[in-house]
Amino acid sequence: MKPPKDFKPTRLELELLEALWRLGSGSIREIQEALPADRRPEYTTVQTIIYRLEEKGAVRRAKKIGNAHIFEPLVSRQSAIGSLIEDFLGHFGGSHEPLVAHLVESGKISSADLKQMEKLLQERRAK
Amino acid sequence: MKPPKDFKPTRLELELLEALWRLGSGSIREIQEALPADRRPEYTTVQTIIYRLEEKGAVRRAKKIGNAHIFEPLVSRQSAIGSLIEDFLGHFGGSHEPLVAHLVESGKISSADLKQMEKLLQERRAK
DNA sequence: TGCCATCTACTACACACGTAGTTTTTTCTA
DNA sequence: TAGAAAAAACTACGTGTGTAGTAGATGGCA
Repeated sequence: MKPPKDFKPTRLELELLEALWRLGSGSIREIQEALPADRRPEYTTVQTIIYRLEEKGAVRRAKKIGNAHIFEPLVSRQSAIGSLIEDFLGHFGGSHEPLVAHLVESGKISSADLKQMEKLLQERRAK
Repeated sequence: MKPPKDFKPTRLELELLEALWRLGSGSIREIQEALPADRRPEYTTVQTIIYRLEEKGAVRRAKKIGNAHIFEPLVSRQSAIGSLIEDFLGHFGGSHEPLVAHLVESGKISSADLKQMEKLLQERRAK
């Protein structure tokens, strides 16, 4: 499977990828154990999802240690999360307006956040 | 079915609800025809989804005109979209940081937007 | 008043996802 | 070197979602 440019992980896929991004690379067992204890699926569940991620081109078998395959991500956190956000924005016709409106309305965004964003924006512009 | 406090529509459900919110209320046929022509499902597909929305307590039959049921929404756009956003934020442990970072990084948010948000924030604080 | 259009109610089905069990292979160790 | 431990590979299955077909009821009009 070829690496998709805009891979959009599902909930569980994202959790496993998060673990894998943290680890850099790892076996099924290592990935499973890197998950937060309160929602850690069975070994074979992790295995199934990793296999599916492989099918989808989001991870690959980097090497083999003992009899265990070591997997590594083929998509970056940046890009995966970006895809998720883009897709989510699609719900609103690609407009970010309802989203930011909600963030402000619900008090999720503070004045300090806005300052920070302004700064990011300046940096970006400077590039 | 009781009206759920945090109803989280799926993609298609959201599209139908958008139509229904625009209409205020309407029959299956009216809802179907209110959809953008380029992705307008068959009559019975719309019907199925509306029935499911009814099951979920998101719409109800308001009255009957001729032999057609007239449906009306039981959830507001505000609340439904709010739920979606909250759920989405859950992907990142409830933090909005990756989200706003992406919005800024990808150039989705301009300086003018920030000004606007600042204003919203002031208004909100004033209340 | 009978027929045709329309609508309702019900059924169907494929696919994705979350979840995990079973069987087979491999490797380590006593 | 044989058995145990671990992993791989494969299979399974319930649920939600998108998609739509079909059969039966209803109501307006000729």
